[in-house]
Amino acid sequence: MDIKAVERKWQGIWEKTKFNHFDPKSDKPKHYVLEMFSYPSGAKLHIGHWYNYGPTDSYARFKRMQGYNVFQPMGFDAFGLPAENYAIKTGVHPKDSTEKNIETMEGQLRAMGAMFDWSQEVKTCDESYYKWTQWMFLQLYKKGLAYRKEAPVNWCPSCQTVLANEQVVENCCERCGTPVVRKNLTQWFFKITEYADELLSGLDTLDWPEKTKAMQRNWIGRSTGCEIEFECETGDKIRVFTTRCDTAFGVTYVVLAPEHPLARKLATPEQMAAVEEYIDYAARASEIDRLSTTREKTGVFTGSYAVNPMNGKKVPIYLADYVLATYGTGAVMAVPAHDERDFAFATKYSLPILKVIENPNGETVLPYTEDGIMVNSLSFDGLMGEEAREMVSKHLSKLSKGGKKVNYRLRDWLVSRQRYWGAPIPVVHCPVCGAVPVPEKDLPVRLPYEVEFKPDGKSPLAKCEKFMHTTCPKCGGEAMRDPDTLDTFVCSSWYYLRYADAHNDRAPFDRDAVDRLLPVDTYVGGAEHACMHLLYARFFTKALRDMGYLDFDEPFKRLIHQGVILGPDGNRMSKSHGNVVSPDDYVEQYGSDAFRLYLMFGFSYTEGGPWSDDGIKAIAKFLDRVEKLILKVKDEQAGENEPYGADEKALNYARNFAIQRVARDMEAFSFNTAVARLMELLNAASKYDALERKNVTLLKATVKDLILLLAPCAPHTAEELWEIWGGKQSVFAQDYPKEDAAALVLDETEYAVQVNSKIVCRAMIANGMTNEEIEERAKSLPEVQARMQGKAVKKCIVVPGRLVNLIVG
RNA sequence: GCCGCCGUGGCGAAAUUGGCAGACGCGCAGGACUUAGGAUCCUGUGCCGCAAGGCGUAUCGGUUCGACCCCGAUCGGCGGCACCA
Repeated sequence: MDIKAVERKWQGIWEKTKFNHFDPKSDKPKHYVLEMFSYPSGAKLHIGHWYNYGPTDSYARFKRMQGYNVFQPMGFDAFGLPAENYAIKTGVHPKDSTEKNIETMEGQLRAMGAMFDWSQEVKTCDESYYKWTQWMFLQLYKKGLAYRKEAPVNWCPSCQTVLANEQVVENCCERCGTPVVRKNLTQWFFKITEYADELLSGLDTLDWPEKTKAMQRNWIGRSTGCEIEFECETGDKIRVFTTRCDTAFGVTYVVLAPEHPLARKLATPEQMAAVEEYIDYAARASEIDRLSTTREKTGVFTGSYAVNPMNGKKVPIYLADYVLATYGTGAVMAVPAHDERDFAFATKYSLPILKVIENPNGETVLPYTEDGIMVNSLSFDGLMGEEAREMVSKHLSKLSKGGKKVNYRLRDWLVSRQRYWGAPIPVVHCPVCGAVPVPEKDLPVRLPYEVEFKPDGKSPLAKCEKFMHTTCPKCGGEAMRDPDTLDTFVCSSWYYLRYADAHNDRAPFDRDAVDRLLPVDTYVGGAEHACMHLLYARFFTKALRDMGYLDFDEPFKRLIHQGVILGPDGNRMSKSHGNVVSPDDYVEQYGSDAFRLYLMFGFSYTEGGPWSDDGIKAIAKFLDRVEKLILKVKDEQAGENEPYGADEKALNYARNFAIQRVARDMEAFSFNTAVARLMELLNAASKYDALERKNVTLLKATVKDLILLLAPCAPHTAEELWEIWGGKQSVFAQDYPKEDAAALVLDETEYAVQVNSKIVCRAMIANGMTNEEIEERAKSLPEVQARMQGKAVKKCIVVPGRLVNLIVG
């Protein structure tokens, strides 16, 4: 078979017949298969793309043959830093390089032969798309879910932009690895924290990898505890958050984060200089050595005191950078006897350590951080654990000095970026009216082409006079545009909705179209998005639901992460490792079907592993053998009185077993075993074909099923073989074979026979025997008798269809 | 430090979730057809042993008639979080 010609032929036919288009009029049940869209980088498709898209396309084709109306769109996540950085280096405009890259990748994706519905293609950098990204921003703003505030933000000095929390990995920029610094800036945020609880509880309903759900739970970080209000001599109130309010009587000082609004206010004149110095030190320290986890604790006394509402005791107020400004209230009560960090700090600064919890099971070694019995706690003495905390928080509510409180680790999503290649934030800053959203009718706010994007810490758009100067939509006076662009994760938070109605120019999508297609039934992509894209997209869905644009709660019902194909040396493929393997040569030599099939067969799909091409030849050989068998069998004529004996039963069993297992394995994304079952079926059919006298009708039926089962995994080859076979229409218009349960019931089954749990032999046992009959049959076997030597059977365990175990003694 | 996952032949991997460990394939060995084979087709292939047999799912222990699977400890690898009060 001239595989390249066959690929071209069928890709042409699929194109011409609009075979890949979703049919909105079909009455078949829909199935939305979505692969995460790609970033149009300069390089060609790499093995990662192939590994994501190839096998998943086979899944989509499988669902289609099963009778689903499958929708499998494709598009490009086209805004983003690499194009801009490339422009800075080479002077090629991001729009030009991106459009060129998209064109190249479209060609390559088409050549893969996946059934992407290109009629609904989405490119996030197109005006027709980012217009609606901006519209999303405006809806969130209207709903109070987008707001601007000054806050300490993560700044990447290399990328010259702020980053969301999710984009900071070990205090470094996720993209370039540069340590991030903290800056106080006024930026736009999305109030994702408002959905923290639902984002958490919704996970329980999802068919997602447990690991990913665990990561999201972790990231959201729900923590239940108690807020306690400490009143200062100045009248200021310090609220602290604690999960251990049962230790409240052990508070010997209170600590504020250096960035806490009261930090300076509470400094007494004598301490002012030291406090200023410390605040300055903390700001610098956070830039220098945030990486050190064993960093020694530092702090400074403010000179002020606050009153513990539980016992009226006055305790000193400190500043220390082991308290984070961004979590809880930015202030904690310090209980050095029962907290490691407070213990270290108190020891260093010679602060008192007061034991208020007793170990119920032995000696209480400080710091003792487990649950225990309250002591030195007035009327609360003797209480323990959850009950103790309940009583203390109730008491605080009664005093109006605090009470139960839930906190989250999740922060609001910072969406402003000081970069050029993104969707402009649709806001105008008016000296009179303040921040004013651009009216929807004026969208899109167009990204200007002529812009100087050399990074200097300011948004490139800020330097574009033509863009910046505008009039206030409210008062008509002179005003300036927001110079920032939106985080590209905003674009990718709703693309799966746009696919449903990609050409709509009146709305981001039509409600009916979305209702018809969503939620996504099967979503496949890399695990690296667990806490970014996948969390943001869920947030968008819930927010849009609450604004009345949708009525489902979760965008992605089922999620699969493909594994990572590593370089042959076991490291992640990268230019710097010099271990990048390109799919192109393999595709050229063996064809796209063989390459895809090898990816499916050679790896456990969700595991991935180091690349090796051992075995790719075996796949080519397998496809060859299939072809040979078909060519040989197709013209064979059925004779009269065709035999139907043991050989035929065996073949029919193999055929139906394959049908059953391939379907099961495809559904489970267990592609390697599905392909193994196809190989077994081929082996069985070939073996049967070699017989002298055969049942041609049965053989032909088996070979036909083999083509159909193979079709999703090797689409071009299967179409061609189907045509050679004499099949009508596309092979994908055929029904997926359904197994005949009767053929899977054998007359007898091989049992493992055990005596005292040790296998002594195997025996064919007729189906339908009772356990007693099986026991008798086992006892009669010579191997068994040799081991029993007249001893009695104390117990007999029969596992139907598997084994019989005689316990003797 | 905390959370999660993983550890199976020479190699990639399977195992209906407590029931014959190693399916399928690579590799290797032997054979057939061949002037030739790096094509194709048979046969064999977990380890030790000539064999009978014994040993085998990181290690040690436990539960069970029976454990790759469940429980406890240890070692090794990977991923996430990391002063979150």
